[in-house]
Order: sequence, then structure tokens, then C-alpha cells
Amino acid sequence: MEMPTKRLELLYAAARAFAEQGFDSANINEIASQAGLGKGTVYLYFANKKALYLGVIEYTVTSFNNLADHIMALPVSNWEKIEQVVHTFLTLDEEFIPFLTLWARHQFHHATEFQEDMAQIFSRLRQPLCEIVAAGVEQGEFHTEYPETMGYVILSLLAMLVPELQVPYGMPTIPRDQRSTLALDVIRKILGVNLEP
Amino acid sequence: MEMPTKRLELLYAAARAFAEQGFDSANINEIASQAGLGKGTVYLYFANKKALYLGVIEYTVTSFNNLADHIMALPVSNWEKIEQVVHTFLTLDEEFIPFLTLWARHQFHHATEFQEDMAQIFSRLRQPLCEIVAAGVEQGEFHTEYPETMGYVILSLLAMLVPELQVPYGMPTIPRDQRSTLALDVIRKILGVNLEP
Amino acid sequence: MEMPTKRLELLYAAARAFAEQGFDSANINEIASQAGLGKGTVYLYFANKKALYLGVIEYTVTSFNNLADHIMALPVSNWEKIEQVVHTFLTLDEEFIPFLTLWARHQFHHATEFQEDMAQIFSRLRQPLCEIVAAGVEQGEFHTEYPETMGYVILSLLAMLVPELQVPYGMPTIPRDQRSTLALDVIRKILGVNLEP
Amino acid sequence: MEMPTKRLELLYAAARAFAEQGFDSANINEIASQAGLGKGTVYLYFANKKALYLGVIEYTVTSFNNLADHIMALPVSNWEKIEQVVHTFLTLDEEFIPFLTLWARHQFHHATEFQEDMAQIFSRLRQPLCEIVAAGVEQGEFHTEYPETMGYVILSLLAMLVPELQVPYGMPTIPRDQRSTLALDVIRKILGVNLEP
DNA sequence: AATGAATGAGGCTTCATTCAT
DNA sequence: CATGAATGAAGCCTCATTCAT
Repeated sequence: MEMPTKRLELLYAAARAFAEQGFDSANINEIASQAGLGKGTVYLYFANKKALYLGVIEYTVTSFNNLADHIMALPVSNWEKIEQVVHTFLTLDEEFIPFLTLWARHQFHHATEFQEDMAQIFSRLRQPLCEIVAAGVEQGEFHTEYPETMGYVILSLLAMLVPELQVPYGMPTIPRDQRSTLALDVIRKILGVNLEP
Repeated sequence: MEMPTKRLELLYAAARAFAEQGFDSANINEIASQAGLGKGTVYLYFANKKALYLGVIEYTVTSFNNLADHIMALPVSNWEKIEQVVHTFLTLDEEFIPFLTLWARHQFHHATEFQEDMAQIFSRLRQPLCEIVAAGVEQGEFHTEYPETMGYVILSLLAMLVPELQVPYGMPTIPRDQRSTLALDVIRKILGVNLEP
Repeated sequence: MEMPTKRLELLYAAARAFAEQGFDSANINEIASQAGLGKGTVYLYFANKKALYLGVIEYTVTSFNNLADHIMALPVSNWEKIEQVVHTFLTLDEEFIPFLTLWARHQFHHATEFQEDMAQIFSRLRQPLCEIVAAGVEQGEFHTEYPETMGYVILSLLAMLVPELQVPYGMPTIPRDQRSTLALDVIRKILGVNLEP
Repeated sequence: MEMPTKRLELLYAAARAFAEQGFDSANINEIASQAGLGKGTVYLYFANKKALYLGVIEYTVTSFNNLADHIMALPVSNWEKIEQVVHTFLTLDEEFIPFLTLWARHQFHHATEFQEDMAQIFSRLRQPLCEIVAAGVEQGEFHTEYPETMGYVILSLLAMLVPELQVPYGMPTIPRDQRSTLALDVIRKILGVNLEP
């Protein structure tokens, strides 16, 4: 799928603006400037502001799915896949953070924009953690009665630990190099994984 | 339920509107109507739209703190306090849900509105879970190296399970009567609480 | 005509507000407060804001006419009457200044408010200077081909010299005790009055 | 007369509206229409209503200064310069009248709008009459002890005689062709100029 | 493909006015 | 007579969107 550069630049500029200011406050003019384009040109790539927003979300879902596909295809144990997911999440490229911010805002349902369209787009979002936990439970590697729910719990945990993503008000900042350890420690407890004997 | 003052009716109508539509899309005119008032009357109680929004957040924080104060004052074990928090969270009055929605949107930092003012208001928000976990760890009741962080992790877990609060996209709906059990089960694991000796 | 105190206080408060801020910017609420009354009470004395404004102008015209009547009835020469007018103008009571301000604003036609009503009210305003000049010309005391117009020219001169009334931008402030002399000097020239021989 | 820029058309439309209705009552929407533009277009040229008003005043001051510069540069006697000023004032283009109206409203201090900004703008307004009178006095051509004040007195006289500018209430209308004569006659008396030797 | 001048719907906010007490 | 809570018309201003170039 060939993606013209300008369209991609627009998506990145839009993601930054939407993540920082929200849908309503974000300014089409400013987004265009940030993408090195004139205001009117935006409308050659996207029908309107809403379409631009949905375009950003689409791009986010596709990117996430690509990461998920890659990890799921690895010939390793479920636990090692989880380690991969954690590592991937906690070392995302900085310029991807705005997309991650928007994803979190919708994934955990706090955003109000276009909920109908969101439901449709998010239905295509792969949830590797859920898949891994389910597989692990089936293979006796993990132990939980609610594998899918635990997938989301872990996801939420990771979102709280992602660097650059704003952590909850009041939560102490975990040093970068301890995040992985902390996350895996909690996940191990949740999934009842035995440390090596 | 009888609503004592006009100001309070406004806060509830505003909370519903802001939770459903966000700050920008919410309409002062509509909020006033919902509160059974004329447009201009809103400005007798709040200087402007922003003040109304902050008023809603203030009310939320105060309400939460009252609940927290009550629970923290109970003469019971830390674990029982956690049970109280879980129960309180999962059985909040339906008309409080809009406030909860707004709280979640800011607590987990996904909202963009008035971040400076939010920081100030949220600095006054008590975090009973953090307090309880810290006390429990000190008294040997719980075991974790990151008591405060675990407080927030548990908080996030509860937010995901609150009925009527929109759960994460894709997460299966947990039956009402199993939510408490599920939450306490996970919390027990996270905090290393022994079931029965 | 018995004038209730409250009505008069309202007129003074209104004159101050209208003179300082103009008709549109003046605030009924504030005027009421200044008069020691509640907002709603204003409407017991005046039908609406416009009627209040016209009431102020009416009061101004009546006051001016009373002064004029007094001076015109004096058994003195025309020149001495002019001296009286000048003196009266330059020593008006401070609390009358707002009325004078409003008068000047309309007399010299720069104000936009209610021009139709103003024409009617101002048609009742006596112009003693015009009368005096006309009489003086007839009696050979003054010399000018445009007696009425000269009356207005002199009036304008006085308005520029009235203490507390804002003088034109840039015009140097004439010391209080020289104003009378200056005015009479110019008037003498305009009317061709011979100094005593 | 061809109007070069949109900005200029706006200034003229605004001047008409502000002169006729005052700052508060004038309607941005209507001004835009009068200038053949849409409401929003006004804001491409002026930041807000106040800026538009100040723009009009600025334009007035600049125009006046241009006229003054031209007259002051003429190689003629001071009296002839005064004749030029009188002639210029009394034959101003009709479409300049709104600007003149606004100028008079502020020059003679009856307007309430933006007095701080006005003081600044008016400080740049040249007063040719004051300059001419001062020069004439110095050169023995005129005789008065208050040259600067007399400049403003003459200015006020002219303002009262400008055609189309609303004259004072009650003042008889001087036929167009006699205004110049009348004005010069009074000025001559004020400045003690000898008719013919 | 690119632009940005022009537009006007929409929304917040003010404040004169009303009216029940 | 007096009040002030409540109202809603009116107007400024923003900004997504259009379209002629």
C-alpha cells in the first residue's frame, strides 16, 4: 500500500495536534502548517476534520496490528511473547507517542469523539495480550479464570507505564530501567507464573 | 432524589453533558435546559463555561474525598478497607457516573482540558488505595516493592470494572455479581495476600 | 413639582454613569447601586434605560433654563449679563458636571443617542447668549452680522473652558483664575465691544 | 471613486457606522455587508471591533496630518495659511465626513471610548492652526496672549461650520457660500488682524 | 496538486427587563 | 414601594470549509 509522503506527514501532524489539544481544539490550519502544507490542501487528502481524525486512528490500529502480527509469529513461548509485548510497548518510538495517546484515550473509553466509528475501527484491532494469555492458559503455562479480561488488565498496566504517555495524576514516576521489571513482576503474579525453580 | 439547590442541579446537568460530549462540544444552552433553567441563569452560578467545568471537577474530588475519609476512618484491617473501596467503587449511584467518567478521563491523563487547573484540583484528591497499600505493607499484611504504584494499578483495575462506566473496547462484560470477586482476586495476587493459612 | 429624593438620586447616578461610560456601556445595575436602590426599583421610576437617559437630559435642560431665566431677569446691561453667564458657566457645582458633559455631547451634536428625542428636548433649551447678543446688537452695544451664530460660538468657547469638563486633546490647561479673563477677552473681540475709553 | 483595498473599504464602512451609531451600537455584521464582505472577513483585517475602531481613528489622524503637512509647506503668509485651512475644512469630501465626525467627537473629548488609546493616537495629530497662530504672533502678524488656545478656539469654530457635520442644536444654518467669510471674519477679530492698512 | 482569501454557522456571554415575593 | 433571581435577545468572534486561481 503506497502511502504518499504528504498524507503521512499530515497524519503525524494531526496526531500530535489531536493528542495535545483534543479534536475540537485542534486547528486544521495549524495541522496543515505543521505538515508543511497549505490549509486548503488538507482537503485534498481528507474529506473533512472528522475524516482526518479517523484517518489517524486507522493508522494507529494498523500500526499496532503490524506490531502484533510480528510478535505473534515469533516461535517462542507465551511468556516470552509477553516479554516481547512489554518491551515493544515500553520502547515505542517517540514520534509514535501521539498515536499511542489517542489510542489510550479511546481504548479505555474516555474519549467522546465518534464512538460509533471508533467501535468499528477498534473491532479490527488485534489484542495480542488476550491471545497470548488465552493460549498460555490452554497450555497450562498461565493460570487465571478470566484470560481475556486479564489481557486488558495487563494492557492497562502497560499504558500506565509507557514513557512519555502521561501517567496518572499523583502516580510516582518509575525510572525507565525499572518499568519492564515492574510490569513483568505484576504480570507474573496476575497470571500465576512460577519463577524458575 | 431531591436536589437541593439550583447550583447542584447545574453541576449534575453539566457533568452529564461534559461526560457525554466533552468540554468543547457540550452546549451551555442545553446544560441550562437540562437543569430546568434559562441560558443566562448559568452565569449567576458560574462565571463562564470553564468555571462550570472546574466546578464539576471540584465537586467530584470533594465527593471522592468524602467517601475516602469515611472508609479510612473505619476500624478494620487494611484488607477489609480494600474490600470497602472495591464495594464502594462498584456500587456507585448511577447519577454519579458522569462525575466518575470525568474523573477517569483526567485521573488517567487522557483529557486535554485545563491541565494546570486540573493538577491543582487533583492534588487535593485523596488516594485511599495508596494509603491502604502502604499501611498494609508496613504492617506485613501486603507484599510489594511499589506500594504507591500498586495503588494506582488497582485503581485502574477498578475503573475498568465499574458498571456503567464504559469498559475498554473489546473487553468482555463481566457479570455484575462477579466483578467484586474478580477484582479482589487480582488485588490479592498483586499484593501477595494469602488466601487462608 | 414635587421631586422625590430617590428619583433625583437616580438622575444624578445615571448622569455620572452616562457621562463617564456612554449610554450603551452604562450599567443599570450599577446606577441603581450608586443611587442606593435595587436594580428592579429603577423601573418604578423610569420605564426603561432610554427613559432614564432622556430624564437626565430633561433635568439638564430644565436646570440650564432656570439659570438662564435668572440671569435674563437681572436689571443689568447686556455685557454684564454676558459676564454673569461666563461666571455661572465657569463656576458650576462639581456634581453638575456630568449633566454638563452630556449637554455638551448633544449640544454640539456628536452624540448618536435618540437624536429625534434630543431635538425635541433641546428645542426647549433657552439660549441666553443668543438672546443677549441679539439684544446687544439691537441696542448698539455689540457689533456683529451674525448675532445668533455668535451666541453659539461663544457657547462653544465656554464649553472648552469649563473646569472639569474635559478640554480638547492637546489644548493647554488654562489656570482657573485666568479662564474668565480669557473668555471675556475673546468675547469682547468677537462682539466688537470697546474697552472703556 | 475607486477604492483600492478591502481594508480601506472596511475603514470607510466602519467610519460611517461608528459615526452614525457609536461604537457599541454599530454592528460588525452590518459594517461587513456595507463593505461588500462577509462577517468573518472583517477579522482578516482587524483583530476585533476595537481594533477596527482604532484603525478608523488612525486613518483619520493620518489623513488630517497629510492635509496639514501640505498646507504648512506652502510658501505663503500665515494668514494665507489660515485661509487655506479654513477652505480645506469647509470643502472636505463628503465621504470623509464620517471620519470628521469621529474626530470631532474625540477631539473635543466627548466620546468615552478607549480614552487611553485615543490619547496616544491623538498625540500624533498635528495642529496646524496652533502652529500658524504661534508663528504669526512671533512675526507680529497676529496678536493674542494665548496663541495655542486660540488655535483650538478657531478649530472649534470651524468644526461648527463644516457642512454635513451636524451643527449645534438650534444654530441657524449658515449658507455654504458665507461660511468661509464668516469664519475668517471671526478669526481676524480673535487674532487682531488688521483688515486693510 | 496546492493555495489562502472569503465565508457564515454556531456558541459563549452580556445585560436590560420582568415578576413573584 | 422595593427587590433580585431569572430570562433570552442580541452580538462578537472562531474556525471548518469552499473555491477561484
